[in-house]
Amino acid sequence: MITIDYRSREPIYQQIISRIEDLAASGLMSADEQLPSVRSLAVELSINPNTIQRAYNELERRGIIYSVAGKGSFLAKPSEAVREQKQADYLESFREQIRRAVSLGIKLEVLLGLCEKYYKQAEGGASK
Amino acid sequence: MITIDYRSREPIYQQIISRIEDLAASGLMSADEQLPSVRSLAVELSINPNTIQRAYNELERRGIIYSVAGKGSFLAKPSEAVREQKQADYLESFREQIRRAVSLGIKLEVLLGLCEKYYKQAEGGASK
DNA sequence: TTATGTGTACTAAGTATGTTAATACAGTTA
DNA sequence: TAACTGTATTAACATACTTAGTACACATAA
Repeated sequence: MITIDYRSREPIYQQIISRIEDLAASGLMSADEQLPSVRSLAVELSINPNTIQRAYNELERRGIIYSVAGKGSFLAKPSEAVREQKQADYLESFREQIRRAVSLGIKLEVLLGLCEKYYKQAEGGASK
Repeated sequence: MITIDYRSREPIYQQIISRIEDLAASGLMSADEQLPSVRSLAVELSINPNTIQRAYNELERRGIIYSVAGKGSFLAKPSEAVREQKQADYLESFREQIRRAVSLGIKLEVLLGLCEKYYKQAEGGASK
């Protein structure tokens, strides 16, 4: 359900946050659905439970999930505010991405074409 | 000529490597053109000369630049292979970027519009 | 009740990496 | 000679991530 790139420079706990945020934003998981427990996910990913808890902690702070002692952690109702914030963050990073394309000498037409192509591919493959 | 994001998680020396690689790949700098000296760039960016040297060192190892003791560091002849590899890497990451836009519910039209807008901004702002 | 699984909290240590600081030496050029 | 260049080395510092170990409270099922 959640995969990690151990060689990545991005910290494990950050990767977990991103994965679960994406799961929430994409609608692949529904509200109140239960997430893997701190300990079980730690075993599954072969990492320390503290690292998982750090991720879950931050996710709860952001309102992405909610946790109940003794029961488990669950997906919160998707918040429009959260989604908008993520969109805004995304668009900001997109600007940087385009800047790099320019300095690599990639033509605008190529970029637009791939944009459309990849978009439609992802649209077809993804979804609820 | 080279800008750094000090808040980024990406190490400074890595950012410098990327910037200069991009400059080389884009053709904004020509072969044998002189780069800022280790010390001057350190002053300009307000960082330690060792950090610059680390970047230049790696760039030389990759064949992007060459250095001559007493004279300075210069751009190597652009390798078509390097440029193509960088473009390919970029386009691969672009696909992932678009995939994320979809799962965030950003419309294709918005993406295309920003693509064009940011592209032209970067094109105007960039240059030697 | 007991056992087991859940979240939560805390402290300490280990590890890796990036960065700075301070020197020193050698080549180039005006 | 003086003022630039690149290169090299060692030590210390700073930060962040991760692990280890322990403890406690709550929930649920046997």
